[in-house]
Amino acid sequence: MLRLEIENIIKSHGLSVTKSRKKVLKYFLKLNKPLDLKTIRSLVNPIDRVTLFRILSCFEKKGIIHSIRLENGQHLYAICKETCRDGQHSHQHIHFTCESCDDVSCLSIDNFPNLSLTNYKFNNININVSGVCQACIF
Amino acid sequence: MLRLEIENIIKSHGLSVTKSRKKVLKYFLKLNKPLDLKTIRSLVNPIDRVTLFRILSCFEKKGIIHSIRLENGQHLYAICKETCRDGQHSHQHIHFTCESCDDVSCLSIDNFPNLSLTNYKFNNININVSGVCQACIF
DNA sequence: TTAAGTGCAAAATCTTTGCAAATGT
DNA sequence: ACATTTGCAAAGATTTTGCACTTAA
Repeated sequence: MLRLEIENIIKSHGLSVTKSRKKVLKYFLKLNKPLDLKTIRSLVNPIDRVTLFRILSCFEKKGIIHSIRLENGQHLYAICKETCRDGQHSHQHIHFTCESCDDVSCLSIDNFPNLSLTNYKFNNININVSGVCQACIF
Repeated sequence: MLRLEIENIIKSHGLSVTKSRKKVLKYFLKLNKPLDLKTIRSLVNPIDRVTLFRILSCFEKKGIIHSIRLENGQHLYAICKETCRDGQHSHQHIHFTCESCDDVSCLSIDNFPNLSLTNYKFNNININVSGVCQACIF
């Protein structure tokens, strides 16, 4: 029941359920991988560019999706798996870019590091890794 | 001998030494912290905006500086401490944003993680942390 | 001298704002 | 019915491109 799940996610984050929002969220759930604006646009066509910006920034603020900013300037969005509180994201996964196929994915790793430094308080840790993915390694 | 160090860095990365490049690099060495475009522009005034873009992207490609892209969209540049090969950056430090004073810095940490995942090859690990810095923690 | 770097104008993108019309509750 | 969301037009901001002029080696 994808439809119900979609509506539930939107509602449970305190947002009203609209056609556009459902459409956008549907693709995040369906594809379950980080998407850039161009890709999202082509999928949800013909939602207005500005509306899409607003939906994404609203989803992000509410903790439904999170932004991924890669060192090369790419800006992607991915669905939050953990329960991200309103405006406060916390992910125990890394963002991985394959240097061979350029695919970007959110990966769970067992040994997610617990960093620390004297006299500093670390709240949020965001890790971007590049390398070679499963599919390309052979 | 800052002047000599500057020229040496530029030369040793295979670039010709120009007034503008020296000026830009000078501030990176002097301030020794991540700088955004606006700050750099105001420091190196009156270097043309486009020229500055080209200098920065050239420095980055050659491994003199690296880009820091924060989750909030901020784009900063910082000098590379380690020897970054041409086009291939590798840093054993984290990028830290203080949630209280908004300062961004490159921090060395002892326990820099050695991540791995079966069937993946991890080449480059980039870590952005937000929290409270030394100065604001008290 | 000549290959590389700079400045300017202008294009291409990306992101935000204001407001009237449409939609959700 | 009322508050929220959407689409459109237009402004701002950021980044890139082309080309003539200048500078470093």
